[in-house]
Amino acid sequence: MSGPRFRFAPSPTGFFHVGGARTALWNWALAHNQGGTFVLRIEDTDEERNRPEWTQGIIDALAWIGIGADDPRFEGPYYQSHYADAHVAAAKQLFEQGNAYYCDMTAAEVEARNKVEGNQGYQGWSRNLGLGPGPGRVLRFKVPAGSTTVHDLVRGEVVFDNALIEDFVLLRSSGSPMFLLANVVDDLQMRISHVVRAEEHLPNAPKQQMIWQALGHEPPVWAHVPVLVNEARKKLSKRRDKVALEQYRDEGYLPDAMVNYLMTLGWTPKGDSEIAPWSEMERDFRLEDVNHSPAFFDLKKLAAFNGDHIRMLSTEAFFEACKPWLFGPSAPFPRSGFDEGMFLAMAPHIQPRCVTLADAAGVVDFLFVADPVVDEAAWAKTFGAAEAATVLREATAAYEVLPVWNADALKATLETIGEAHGLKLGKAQAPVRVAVTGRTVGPPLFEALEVLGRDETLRRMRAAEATL
RNA sequence: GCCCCCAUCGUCUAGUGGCCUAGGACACCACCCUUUCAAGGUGGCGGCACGGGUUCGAAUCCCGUUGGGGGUGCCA
Repeated sequence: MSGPRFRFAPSPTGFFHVGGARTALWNWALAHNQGGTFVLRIEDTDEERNRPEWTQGIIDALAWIGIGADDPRFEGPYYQSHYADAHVAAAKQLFEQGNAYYCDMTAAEVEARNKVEGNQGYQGWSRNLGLGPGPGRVLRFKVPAGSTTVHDLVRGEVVFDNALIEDFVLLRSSGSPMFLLANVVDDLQMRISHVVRAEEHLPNAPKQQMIWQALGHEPPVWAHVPVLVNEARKKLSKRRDKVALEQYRDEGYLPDAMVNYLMTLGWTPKGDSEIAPWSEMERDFRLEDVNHSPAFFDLKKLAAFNGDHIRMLSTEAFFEACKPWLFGPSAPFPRSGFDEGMFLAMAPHIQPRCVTLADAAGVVDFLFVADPVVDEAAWAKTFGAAEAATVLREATAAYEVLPVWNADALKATLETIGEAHGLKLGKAQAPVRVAVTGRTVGPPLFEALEVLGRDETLRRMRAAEATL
C-alpha cells in the first residue's frame, strides 16, 4: 500500500492510556483519510519496566476502539526488541562516520562533575578522547554546532539551539540501544513518513532529527499534539488518574462514545454537533485543525457522550451491548430469571436512563428477580401516606378483573382510583410501584406491569398488602 | 535554574482583521413536558489573562508581562 505512513509506538508498561488512545485514533484517521498506512510498533526495549502481558492489553484495547489487523491500512504489530541488531548497526555507522563517540563516564561521575563545575547535563567531556567501544562505555551522539529547526504540523517551526542539547546516549554501557536511536532506526526501516505523537516528545524531535540526517535521510513530517491533563491541569498519570481504557470498557462505556469523546479533545468534528459518527470524523480530521493547548479529560462530559450514544443504539444493539452486565457476575438476577422478550420490550424505556451499559441491569432487575428487593426507606415513606394502603388494595381488586392487561388500561384504572381519593396519578402510582418494584424510582410503571404480566403483578401487590 | 510549548465561558471548543452585542456542547440553575426517575424542550448563568503597539477597524497580527504546561535519564 502506498501513501503516507503513520505509526503508533506504545511501550508495554501498563494499562492502555486514554491519551495514547487519542494519539492512536488521530493517526488512524490520518492513515485513512490520506490513503496511507498505520503501523503499530510495540516499543519493548525498557528492560526495567516492560511486561509481555501488557502487549496483548494494548492490542486488545486498540481493537476495542476499532483499530486492528482486520483493516487493510493496519500494519504490524512490530516489536522493537526484534530489531536490536539494526539499532546497533546504525550506532556503529554513526560511530564510524564520526557522528558519535564512546564515553567511559558513569551517570554518577557525570553528576558529580557537574556538581563541582556548576553545570547541567553532559558536557561532552569524552568527545575528543578517541575512545573505542569497551565495557562500561556508552556511545554518545556528537551534537553538531548550530541550530535545529523542527517543522511541526501543529507547532509550526520550532528552533532549538544545538549548544543547549547535550551529547545524548545512543547505546547503553550494556550495549543495548536507547529510545532515541531505536525509535529513529525503526521509523527509517518502516519507512515512516509522519510522526504524530504527544507533545512531551517535542524536546526529542531535534535530537531524533539529527539522527535521521546523520543516517543520511530527510526527517519525517513531525506533529506534536497537546497532552491530556487532569483537573489540576497536570499530564494524566497512571498513578494518580483513571487513565486505563480497559477500565472504561469494563465499566460500560461504549467504544463509539469513547472514540467520539477522545476525538473531540483538541479537535472538533465539522457540522453542528460534536456527537459524530466515526466515518465522518475519520474523513474530516486534520492536524492543521488541532488545538494547541492541553485538554482536560472530563469524566462528566464522557458520561454525557456515553448516554447520547447509548440512546442512539437500536434495541437489538443495546441488548447485545448490555449482555456482559446482564449475564456476568455483577448481574442482580439469576440468568434463569432473565427473559429476553421482556428486556427487549422495556429497552426503549431503559436506554434513556443509562449513563453506562452497567446501569441497564439495575433499571429492570425487578422484572427478573423472584421477589423485588425492597428499599425500606422508600417503603416507609410511601406507605406512610394516608391513602396508600387503600389505593393499593383497590388497585389490586381492579386489576384482578381488568378485561385487557395493557399499559393504557392499567393506567386508566389507577387514574380513576386516584381521583376517587383526590390523588393525582403521580401520587396514586407510588404504592403500586413500591409494591411491585420495591422502589420509588424506575422505568414507566404501567409499561413495566404490562410486561411483568397479570399473575406476577397481582402476586406482588397481594404480598405487599399482606405486610401492611 | 535552563530549553521549549501554550493562553476564548468552570470544562471541551467555534472563531484565521469587519459577519462578534464572541457561537455551540458538558456542567450548573429555572421553567415546560410528565406516571416516579430519566430523556426531551425552552430560557438563564458564564469567557477573549494583562499591558503596549500595528490598523479606519483586533479575540484574531506584533512585542512585553503574567499565568499554565512539557522537557531537562545509561525511561519511553
